[in-house]
Amino acid sequence: MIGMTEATYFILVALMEEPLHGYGIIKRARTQSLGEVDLAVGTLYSALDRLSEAGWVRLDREETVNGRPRRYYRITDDGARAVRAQAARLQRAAALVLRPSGVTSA
Amino acid sequence: MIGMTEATYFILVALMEEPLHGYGIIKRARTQSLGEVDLAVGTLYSALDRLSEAGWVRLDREETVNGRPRRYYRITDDGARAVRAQAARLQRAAALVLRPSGVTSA
DNA sequence: CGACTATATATCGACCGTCGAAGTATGGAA
DNA sequence: TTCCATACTTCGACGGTCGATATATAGTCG
Repeated sequence: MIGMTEATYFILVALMEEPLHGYGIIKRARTQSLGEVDLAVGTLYSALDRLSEAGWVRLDREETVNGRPRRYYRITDDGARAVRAQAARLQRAAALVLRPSGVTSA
Repeated sequence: MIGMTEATYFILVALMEEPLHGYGIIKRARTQSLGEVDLAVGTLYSALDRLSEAGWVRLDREETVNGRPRRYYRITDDGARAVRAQAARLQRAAALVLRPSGVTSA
């Protein structure tokens, strides 16, 4: 299986418009998926670590609000490329069912 | 995260045209995904067990070839419904990147 | 005023699904 | 005769998701 997980995909998609902090990513993913994707915090932060290591996301800036850190993440060019490639794969996968073309029963 | 895994999706898609046996599913998934999806045998058979239990797939018939069983699986109505719903989800997910509509930067 | 919810991050163990390998078996090609 | 394709079973390792727990503040509702 090539392709990234659904969680990874929605995290990257959430970051495409602008840099967001962790909780903001969770909310944006929820909205963009029409409520279908509800990222667990554990999933988010471990995914963010993996994505940072992979160079698909990087720390944009760090603010301090109420004495607590708020880390904003930004998608990188590599990340943007990866998410576009994944979107194309998803489209092709969906098309197999929604626009069947190679019908065998000639 | 709602949605099924990619492996599950491609197994169900492979079965949409006609019943297939395990190895046939692997080959069909490979072809339909243009070589991108290469199901591991371990993945396939455990997924088939799960899908049978869920009622999305059922044993169609069992042949004996060269003294070895060859089990053909058939997708059920529930399975077909599930795969159509998943295809719609994949399409929507892909559209977020390929046809962005809710652009914030007015 | 007290309970609850939303905002916000960190961490950890449990669990689920995927992967790859080993085992078993046959037929055909090199 | 060695190797590859076909074909199913099982099992351990690994990767990623989930939910809980901890911590902290501000706002809402009764």
